[in-house]
Amino acid sequence: MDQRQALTAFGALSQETRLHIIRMLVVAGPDGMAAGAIAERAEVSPSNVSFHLKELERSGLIAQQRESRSIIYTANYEALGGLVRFLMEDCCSGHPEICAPAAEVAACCTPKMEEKLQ
Amino acid sequence: MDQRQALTAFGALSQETRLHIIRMLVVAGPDGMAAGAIAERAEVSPSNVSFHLKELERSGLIAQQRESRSIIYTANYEALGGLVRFLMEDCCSGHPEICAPAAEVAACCTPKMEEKLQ
DNA sequence: TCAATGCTTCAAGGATTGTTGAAATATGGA
DNA sequence: TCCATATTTCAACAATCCTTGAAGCATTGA
Repeated sequence: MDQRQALTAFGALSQETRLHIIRMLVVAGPDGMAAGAIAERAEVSPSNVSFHLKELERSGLIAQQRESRSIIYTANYEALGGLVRFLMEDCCSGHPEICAPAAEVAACCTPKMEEKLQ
Repeated sequence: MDQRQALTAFGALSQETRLHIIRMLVVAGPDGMAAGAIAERAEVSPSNVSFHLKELERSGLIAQQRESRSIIYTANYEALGGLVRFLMEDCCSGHPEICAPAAEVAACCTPKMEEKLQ
């Protein structure tokens, strides 16, 4: 993840509807969600959700694939991980004060680390 | 860090000049930098840097304090750490695929963790 | 082939954000 | 007090972003 990607990714996440969509897609996992289902759950119009989905796709944070009549969107975990990494490493220069809280979260959700930290 | 703060923080980081400023202030550390020095290093006009500094302050990512004729800006490490945490925990639901790369970075910059991971 | 479904694209307008240079404010020193 | 320095504020304008509804495209089933 280079700076240009990070800038557009931050821009993508700076909008309420889009942040909501990302959260839903992360939770939905690899199966993703159809555009219509996203619109319904986010309570926005089809054309509006389409606008935001395009923006999120342009930023690389999500991907789409057609499945019959539906278009399924999925979160790009790699890109999200890359953004976290950019924020910690490139933007924040790996400062311990900034990264320490991240370490706690990481420990809680990556099984191997949790073991080592016991 | 709640969602509202995170949204404005992402917005603050989605602009090239502001991202540049944050990086400089993180590196500068607790001493911070005067507005004029920031403008010079970022190669933007005083009034433009002032506009962006105000935006960054509004987002809580930096703080200001007057020092004689200068106004010194410093990075708010706590807010930056909070943002990393928000991105991993709230936005990404602590998904291991997303948080794993963050764990590596965290391990490199927090001495205690590095020990445990050897 | 026709109609229905699911979604996107487009154009228009409003809202927000970014840039610029001039004017205003605050501080410190002669 | 007067001037220089450091920075902000303001107004105007340009650029970008968001929302809306109508029209268009792709896919499926009758």
